[in-house]
Amino acid sequence: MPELAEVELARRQWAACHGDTIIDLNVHNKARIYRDCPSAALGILKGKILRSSHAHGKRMLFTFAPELHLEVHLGMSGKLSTAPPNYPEQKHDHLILHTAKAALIFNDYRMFGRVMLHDCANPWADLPPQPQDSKFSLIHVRKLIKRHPKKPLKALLLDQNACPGIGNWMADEICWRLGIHPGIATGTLEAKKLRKEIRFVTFGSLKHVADKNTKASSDGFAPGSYVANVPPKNWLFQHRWKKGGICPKCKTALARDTIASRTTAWCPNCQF
DNA sequence: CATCATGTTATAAT
DNA sequence: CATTATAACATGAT
Repeated sequence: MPELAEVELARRQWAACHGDTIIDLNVHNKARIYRDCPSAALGILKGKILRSSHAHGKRMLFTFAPELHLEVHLGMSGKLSTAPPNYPEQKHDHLILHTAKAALIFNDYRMFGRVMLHDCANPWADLPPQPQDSKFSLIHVRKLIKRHPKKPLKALLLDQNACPGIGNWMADEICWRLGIHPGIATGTLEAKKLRKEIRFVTFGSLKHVADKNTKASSDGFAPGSYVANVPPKNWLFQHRWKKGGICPKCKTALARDTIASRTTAWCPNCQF
């Protein structure tokens, strides 16, 4: 379920243990999440300190040394959480890092997620700019439009090389705010408007979903207790999956169809 | 039992 | 070569 704001939230779960030593780890070595990385290699993390972490699009990077990083992608159903040290392993927990004060858990029942180890200084040196970065400039968006003229708008928004971190619900939200049908060819778009709404939804999603969401701890266990919020009622998000969902702007019944091979919701009155 | 799920990628087709 | 389209991946909820 993760798009950029949910990924940022997931990163913070584990980030609560920055500065702590990994004293042990559980690795479910046959799980598909290790397809890009021999699971035995993760043993190198034992005794290392989790120094810092970063997110880029839907990826997370947990740094243990200048040239040792664990990259995590949540796929469709991956989740990061923390629990007390005596946490009993649950079904579909594929990786658990133990510190003295917490267990850091990666659970993923569909196993579209993945982990990788990097032994270089900057494994993310060549990633494209994220919508929230200053490098996501008008010139950059013009280039994207020029490079993908025939691609449907929805497919461009879902392309992680073009719009890292945007997923199905954010893409629908952006099309809706643009007042443009998600199947329209990218080549017909105005770069300035497109960039504006991509950034509005990106910053809004970070603000509404990932801000002010620390769960009060009642049992004395604090690490990583973040809960996801949802965007406000005047966002399409609140209506797009509901049966009989309506456009929050004009109250027209929403349309739904498969576009760019994903289920897509839009307002037939506001978007064309 | 059939359908669908907030994702990516290898491979095919233009 | 560059861009675009689609099937496949694995499990659970409805």
